[in-house]
Amino acid sequence: MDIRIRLGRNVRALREARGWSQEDYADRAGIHRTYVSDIERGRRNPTVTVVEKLAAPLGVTAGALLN
Amino acid sequence: MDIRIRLGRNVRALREARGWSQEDYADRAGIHRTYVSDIERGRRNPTVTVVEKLAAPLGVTAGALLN
DNA sequence: TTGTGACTCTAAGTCCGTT
DNA sequence: GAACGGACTTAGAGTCACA
Repeated sequence: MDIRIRLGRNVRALREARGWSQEDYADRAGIHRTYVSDIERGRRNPTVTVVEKLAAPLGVTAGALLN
Repeated sequence: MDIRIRLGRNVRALREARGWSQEDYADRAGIHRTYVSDIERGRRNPTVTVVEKLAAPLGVTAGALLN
């Protein structure tokens, strides 16, 4: 399965588990709201530094988001 | 520590453990030799699809390269 | 065998909005 | 709240000659 789809599913599941909206989460991660939306739907191919930003507020490692 | 540095160290360690040159490895991963060189030294900020390409010939998950 | 600067071209990443 | 679109600037993808 495409790694972008896996990343998106992982991010969405963890975000929703915390009860955050995309905008809440985007602010915490320091990433734009629309970009988070695209990533969750597997439409973007983010860099490793963005994966790290995505992981931080979720309290997981960057690697965990890719598996 | 910078995630790009961690990625580079992980890639280099696993590649050398297999006794491959950068060029051998680059061919197996379907990536240019000089690009591998840059990644191992933390000079690039690759996307998740590149991380997946890097992981495949090493027999590890993409996530494992980031931790 | 690996490192480096320079290069072109494409996509990352942001920001505006509407549905 | 989230999906989606367009337009925009910056940075990554990918390659090369050479050290």
